[in-house]
Amino acid sequence: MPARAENADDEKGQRITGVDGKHMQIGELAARTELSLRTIRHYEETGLVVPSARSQGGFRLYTEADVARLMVIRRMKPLGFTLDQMRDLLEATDRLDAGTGLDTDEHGALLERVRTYQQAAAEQVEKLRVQLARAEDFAATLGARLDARA
Amino acid sequence: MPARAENADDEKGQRITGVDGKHMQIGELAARTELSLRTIRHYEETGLVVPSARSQGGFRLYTEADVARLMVIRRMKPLGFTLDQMRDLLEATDRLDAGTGLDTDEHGALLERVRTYQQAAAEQVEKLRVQLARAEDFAATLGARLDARA
DNA sequence: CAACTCTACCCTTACGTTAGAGTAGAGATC
DNA sequence: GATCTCTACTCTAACGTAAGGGTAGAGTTG
Repeated sequence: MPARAENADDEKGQRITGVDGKHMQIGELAARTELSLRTIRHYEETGLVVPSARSQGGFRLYTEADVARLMVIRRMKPLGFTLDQMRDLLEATDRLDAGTGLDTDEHGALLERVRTYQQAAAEQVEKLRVQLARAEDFAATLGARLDARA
Repeated sequence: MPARAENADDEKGQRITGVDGKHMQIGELAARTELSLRTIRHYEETGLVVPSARSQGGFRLYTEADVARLMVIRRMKPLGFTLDQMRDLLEATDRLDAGTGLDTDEHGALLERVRTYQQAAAEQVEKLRVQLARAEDFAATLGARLDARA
């Protein structure tokens, strides 16, 4: 499960391109978020994180905001949402945060949408607790059986 | 995510076949383990849990031991092992438990194999802890942002 | 030129989801 | 009591999905 299989860098010469101080290429984004290039591109395919620009040559260019967004997604992942759901939720919170010019109806609908996800998240946290408990139990059992044989 | 989509029973007439008091069919096994029929059959495809018998008509017949084995697998699942790895591990522990007639070499090899899995399990437990923490964090953040808007 | 990135495409895991056909067992009929 | 039939249950086979992994061949950037 290598996080960066494509760019075969191993402590060797890295470019460390600041590019232009405002944008970074996919490699740097991957390094910062600890996600693979493939994952980042896949997120784009599903519309989850679209690069804020492209170079003339077609390279994806990202900003700090993109880094932040990916970090949010990373925290969401364990909750078991699908990428589509995450996109949906992020869109909702984005628009709530922007907050400019949305009538009361829409505002309410957005809030409701987020609330639903929040509840699902809470449930999923419970499931994770159960899983962790099971896993600990299993690991302990396995360890005990090994010790029993010295 | 219905656990039993195939047999369209909903509080209605269930067969409750004891069959012969020793074996049960796949439906009962699924109910007891809370796994889907598809999952159980899939486990068989990968050689993880093979029914101890078949009826003349070809129905899978399981024993209590099979129930136990599936429960073990259920506890293993959160550890993120592949089905192949689980088969491997189960095979190793089974042979250690049987314990009859295996030379010292093989015994040692088996122990080593199990130890490796045990270590992987411990690592995975740590990852689960991290994930749980992240998930909790995210859920809390989401909740806070909702509260902020009353 | 070296390091990096691009698109396109096939591979993988762990099942879900039909589809179509056969089976188990219990009651109804002869 | 043998056959019929009905329903609940099960079978195999095969395609579909999500979330990426990995590769190839070509182009880009510093």
